[in-house]
Amino acid sequence: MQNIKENEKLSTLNHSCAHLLAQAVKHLYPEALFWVGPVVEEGFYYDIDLGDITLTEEDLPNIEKEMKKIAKDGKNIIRHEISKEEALEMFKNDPYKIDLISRMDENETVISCYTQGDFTDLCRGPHVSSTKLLKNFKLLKVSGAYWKGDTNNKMLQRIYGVCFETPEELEAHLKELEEAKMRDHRKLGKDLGIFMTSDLVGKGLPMYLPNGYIIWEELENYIKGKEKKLGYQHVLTPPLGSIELYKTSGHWDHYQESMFPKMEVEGEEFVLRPMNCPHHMMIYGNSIHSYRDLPIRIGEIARDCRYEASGALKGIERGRTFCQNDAHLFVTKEQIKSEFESVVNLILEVYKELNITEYRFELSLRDPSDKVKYYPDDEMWNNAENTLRKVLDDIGLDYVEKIGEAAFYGPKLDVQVKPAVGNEYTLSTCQLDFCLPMRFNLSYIDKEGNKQTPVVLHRAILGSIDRFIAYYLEETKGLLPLWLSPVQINIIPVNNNFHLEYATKLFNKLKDLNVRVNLDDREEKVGYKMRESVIQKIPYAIIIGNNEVETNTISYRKCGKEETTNMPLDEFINQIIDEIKTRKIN
RNA sequence: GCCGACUUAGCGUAAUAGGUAGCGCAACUGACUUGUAAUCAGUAGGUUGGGGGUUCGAUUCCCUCAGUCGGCACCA
Repeated sequence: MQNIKENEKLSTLNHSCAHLLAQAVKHLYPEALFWVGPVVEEGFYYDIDLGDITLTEEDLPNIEKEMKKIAKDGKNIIRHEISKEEALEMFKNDPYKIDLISRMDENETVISCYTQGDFTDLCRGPHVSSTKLLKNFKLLKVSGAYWKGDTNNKMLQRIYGVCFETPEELEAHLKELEEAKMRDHRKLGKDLGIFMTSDLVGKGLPMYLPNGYIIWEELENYIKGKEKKLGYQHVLTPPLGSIELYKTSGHWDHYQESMFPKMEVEGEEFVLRPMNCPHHMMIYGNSIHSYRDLPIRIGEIARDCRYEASGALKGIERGRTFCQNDAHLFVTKEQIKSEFESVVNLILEVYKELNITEYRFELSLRDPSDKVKYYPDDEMWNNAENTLRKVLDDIGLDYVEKIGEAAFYGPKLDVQVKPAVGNEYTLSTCQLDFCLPMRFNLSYIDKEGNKQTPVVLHRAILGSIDRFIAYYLEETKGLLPLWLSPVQINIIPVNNNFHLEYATKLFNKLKDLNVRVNLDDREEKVGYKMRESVIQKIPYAIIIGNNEVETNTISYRKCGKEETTNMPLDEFINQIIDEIKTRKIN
């Protein structure tokens, strides 16, 4: 998808289109007051205060019409510069502009405005030279948006749109948006029988259907296999714990608003766990450890429950329960670097094997001025942050630093990806933690026989299995690699009277080899069965007819491909067994 | 949670200026015996998301609850 913001030409065009939008809105709704109208990745928007008037999607065509009218008139867009005082005078009746102007940098003595016809807006620019260049645009959606992004503030109305230089580009873009909707994991999840939700069970509580659980199991085996090779030990812990546990960890103080409320049983208080760290801390603390034993790596596919705002729920990408591919690595200070590096390498390895190519690293640091959220120990924080930075620089990874995004207990490295529809999110994470081991009084005995506090690395490679399935479905458009496909092979006999016996033999052979195979023996035409095979995204459709029976061969067509391949039966079986075993990607 | 829209059969949808609902696919039955994205015919399937109100009459209008979707805010 075209990133409008990063394209200088399109960025200017879209920003000018935002002004055009504002002008049209002003014509239609003279009371309108304007906040800001920036360019974003997907185009532009403008935040508007319309008082008691509420816009809906039905109003957009009308606004578009007015925009076209103004553009057709083709007024030049003229820049002029004024002093701060003049600006304050000019916009004295507009509280939003006054707010913007008065918060401007001291050094900014000159303020620029852009005028097109009867409309002037405060703006840094740049803009295109004339409104007549704004032809190929579309208003996409309208929604509420808190003023300055603060929930305590008034909600303004935000209109989104996008603008291109040619009608072809606009059309192509709109088509792309449509296609993205088609590979939304919520649609694929329904169409392919992966998961369901039920009003009666409750929102944000997805249930995996047989097809979905196959993908789940395969992914779980895959990542656990990798972890075992790296010396991880897997455990199983309960999805709730006493409130004291979370008071000890600090989560109760720092994370309470994201937890389900506490419940009381026999005078004791419990909470559904939002994460697994405290349980794993207890497991580490269950025995005495020597420096020789470290690192100790405790892993679990662990179920968590978080109270997510209802508006944040999104299929299996974000629910109120999910299973983390979690692990806690207990290490000495000296081992931080190598162990962190090992985690980063595991992430890179997994992404490579699964052919995930669109992602970026974010190093989330604390905001030193936020004394409430972050554990107050400057030395510890500086230490931790510098350690991570150094490892990343040594490995040579590209990353951006984010101030104020760290967990309350330490800095973290996140891997960010973009879904088909919606905002970027974190897929994998690795977090450094000097804090929890202290709070739980964890220790190991060093060479000199002294007690030391270990350092903990929290890490999740597949993030949550749920979110990972969502992401991977969208990445692959539902056409998963063979090893992950719920049904791997679909056998289609041409005529049940003559070919069913041979087809059944093949079916049983593959079944015995633990291949997930389907035999479509319905009395239907081949074309009909082929269509269903493709719609269900089964990787291999096998046609068995006279030709195959006579020569002891099979003919297959891969899902999404046109050509048919004929080969000896045994050779085919070897080929697909190998493809599954090596987890070949498409 | 906030702003807005939406909710009709398993799925995708149509309709009514208020007079209790059509269609396609899937399902079922029968015929066809099939060579790579839909064979033909028939049958059945709906308290139009739940509750309440206005009305002689509500799927349509109003209120309310629930869910879904688009954003905002929040976030693995």
